[in-house]
Amino acid sequence: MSESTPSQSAAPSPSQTVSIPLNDHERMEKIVALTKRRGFIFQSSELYGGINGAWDYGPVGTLLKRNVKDAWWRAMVQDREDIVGLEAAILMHPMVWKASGHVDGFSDPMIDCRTCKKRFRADDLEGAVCGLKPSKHPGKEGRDACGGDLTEPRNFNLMFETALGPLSDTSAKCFLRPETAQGIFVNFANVVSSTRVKLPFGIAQIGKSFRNEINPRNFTFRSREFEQMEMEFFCVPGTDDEWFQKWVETRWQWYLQLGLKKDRLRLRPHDKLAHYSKATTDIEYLFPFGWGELEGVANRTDFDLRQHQRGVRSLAAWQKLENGDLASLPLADEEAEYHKGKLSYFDDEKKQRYIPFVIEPAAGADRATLAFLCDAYDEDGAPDAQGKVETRVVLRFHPRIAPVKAAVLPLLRKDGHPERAEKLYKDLRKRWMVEYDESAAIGKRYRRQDEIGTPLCITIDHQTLTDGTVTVRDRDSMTQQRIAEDQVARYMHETLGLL
RNA sequence: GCGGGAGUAAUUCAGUGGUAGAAUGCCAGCUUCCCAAGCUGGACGUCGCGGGUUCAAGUCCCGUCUCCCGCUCCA
Repeated sequence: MSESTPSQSAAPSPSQTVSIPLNDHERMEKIVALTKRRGFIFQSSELYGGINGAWDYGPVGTLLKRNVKDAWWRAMVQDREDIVGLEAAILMHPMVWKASGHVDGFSDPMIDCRTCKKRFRADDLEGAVCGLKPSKHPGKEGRDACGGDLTEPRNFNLMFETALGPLSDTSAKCFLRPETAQGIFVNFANVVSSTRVKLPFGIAQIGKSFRNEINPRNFTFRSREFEQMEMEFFCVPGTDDEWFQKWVETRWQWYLQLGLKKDRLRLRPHDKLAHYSKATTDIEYLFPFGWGELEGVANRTDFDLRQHQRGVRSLAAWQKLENGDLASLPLADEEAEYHKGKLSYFDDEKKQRYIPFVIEPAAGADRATLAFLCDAYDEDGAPDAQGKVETRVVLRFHPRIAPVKAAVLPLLRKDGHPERAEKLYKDLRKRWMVEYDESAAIGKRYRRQDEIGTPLCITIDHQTLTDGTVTVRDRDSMTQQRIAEDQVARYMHETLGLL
């Protein structure tokens, strides 16, 4: 890199910038407004008044989310030799969800009380306690009834149903996947037989999932359509505890390395475990609206692979199912020799066949993207041309996830600056997402780039035309330095760590 | 699903039942040798949507949708 003397411009020094504290609610509203104003996130179908629990990513948000997913893929697949990728279909055989437990687990009818505002399971109304009168049972009639006004039982089925094929028919009912994980489990045998993977190894997948959330809330945090980054790590039974700890640590580090503030991250081990899980630890981020789960790391044991062996044995019964009611279908018992079944693994070293255990780090792509946005949002004071301190909005993204890596700006819109700048821009954009902007004053263009978190601004001025140097302005400190134009790519590579 | 608040330009917000407004942003041009400068011009609204009351509704009433907050829910 060519060293250069810092420019003697009017650029403020870092010590002049002071962060301005915001209360959480105000902060979240500003983030939501910024993401719309600058093209990160729009509400789905906004033109038609919006649709609950779905969001669209605009031009800048698409770049951000893509960078988040790329960073995950790079860390989980490209940089490792023990994990391979997969892209399973969203539509799967209905029996997948019977075997996984989703059909049964998601069909609990619920009853709300309009009087005491509590919610009860319909099948446990007798044992339930009224929210206002703890000695009484919810309801208007019967023994010890509290007199409350109850709603009819409602099914809270979290899976979206759809029909396979254009003709409506109960046997063609299928679901939009509520998690990508099952696509991995049902392809376990395919991956083992088509690649040279050996235990322990993982299968990673990024893709959309759908859940009929009862109450979408908190911007994109809880949506009905969302994207997951999931990996199922298959290991030898008995080594699962160790791998579980390793994955909690590995995934924790991933968020830190991409710049999330450590004091806004925490691990939360679960006390109450799901039926499939031996241990679960969530990685949570302190959003302006409170702590929220970014990722859950679970020890799923051998539950899923064993369940799918039972599922496959239940196919004949499914075909005879007349009402299409999967919940009423009993899943076939396990074979006595289940460990030698279809989804078992033959260990060449041990000369043994067994069902692997599975550690699952399951992250939300939209949640991670939102966390990076919230974490990056900052306001500081920057002096304007007259020296008066104005509020500056800046997204301090890690360069790896910043939507735009650099902006190329001609200082003036004449004297050959634009032509020279455009040449550099066209060169850089072959390698990175780079923007060109010649409109308005230079200060305004810097602030525009600050608002979408562009780490560097490269400015072409008169000196460029005489000695071939440009100024590089740093987003966070707003300081500038001069480097040779032909060293810009190298500079970006070295200072941003971009490849 | 319950309760509360809100919905007017891209954003933040004014708007007394009587012609739809401001600031910022955006676009074009001029100017400008580095931090939202200045000047000139411009585009942008079925006032979330649908009913009702009224001579007349952004404003009052009802319904609905969406967002935010608190509950609830989150195998």
